[in-house]
Amino acid sequence: MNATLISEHGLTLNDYDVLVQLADAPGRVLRRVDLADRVVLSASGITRLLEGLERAGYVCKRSCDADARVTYAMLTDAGYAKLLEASKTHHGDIERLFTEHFTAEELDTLGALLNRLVCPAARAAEAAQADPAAVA
Amino acid sequence: MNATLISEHGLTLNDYDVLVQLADAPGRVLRRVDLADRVVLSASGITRLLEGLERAGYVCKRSCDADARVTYAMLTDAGYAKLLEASKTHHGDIERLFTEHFTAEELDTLGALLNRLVCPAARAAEAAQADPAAVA
DNA sequence: GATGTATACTTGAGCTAGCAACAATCTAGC
DNA sequence: GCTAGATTGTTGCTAGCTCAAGTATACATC
Repeated sequence: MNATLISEHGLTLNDYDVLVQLADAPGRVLRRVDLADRVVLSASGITRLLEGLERAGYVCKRSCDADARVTYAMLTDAGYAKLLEASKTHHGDIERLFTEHFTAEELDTLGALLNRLVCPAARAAEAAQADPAAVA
Repeated sequence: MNATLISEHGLTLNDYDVLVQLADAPGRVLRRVDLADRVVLSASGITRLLEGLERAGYVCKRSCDADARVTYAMLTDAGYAKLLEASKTHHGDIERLFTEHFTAEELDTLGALLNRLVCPAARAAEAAQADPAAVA
């Protein structure tokens, strides 16, 4: 997938992920720390990744009035357009990979199980969904 | 896990994986290409990874009489000992991660589903196991 | 047996990431 | 207000990986 994104859109999977996170964020703006957290990258990793996206014009910096330490990363219109363009390819890739190997039901199971590794609270949520009455 | 292995044994996860592959191989010997294939690394990646393991004395080179192009990577006794030592830590890590989040039954499900992504033939094998009579 | 192609491996260059160290700023407690 | 410690972000250094190119060898075909 990384290779596809690079060859067809000049974006790494991490670049793409950053664009997605920004597009989903209110005002298309996130603090660099939070962004690093969401794409599972170190602080320096984000600095350098954003360097590239800023050079390409997909993201720009915004300072924070309330806290002079923080710099926001903001998705530009060009960045949003790029994301839309790249997402077509990428969603196709994902769809193909998964529908090729799993039924819809299996995908649900797989999603629920794997989600626990990412978010420990997921297990309780699953249980609640399966049997709402069991939640105290 | 990578961090744990590095700090406690001075091995990366890839180093560890290479030792495991060699330990499992007949005669504890594998061609470099096959090794690269199994640990999902490029040819040059294996060359450089093995460089380190050879320097540490965990692996050594063996030439091939039948084909002068190939070089075998062979696990040394020191390498095997190192693997045993590191595996205790690593198995503990894995056990903890998974038993913490999944029941035995869930682990079976998860294993079967994920295996399909690695090995497309796995689906048929699953079906055969579930209903041996269905296999023509 | 000469030539062309495929395979095995190494080397050089470049990229991405992390860690450690650093500067700037904020916050809490006195 | 001042100090100590926490937080945010950048920069230098290094490790690990890939790609592209190069060498050596094997195999197939004429």
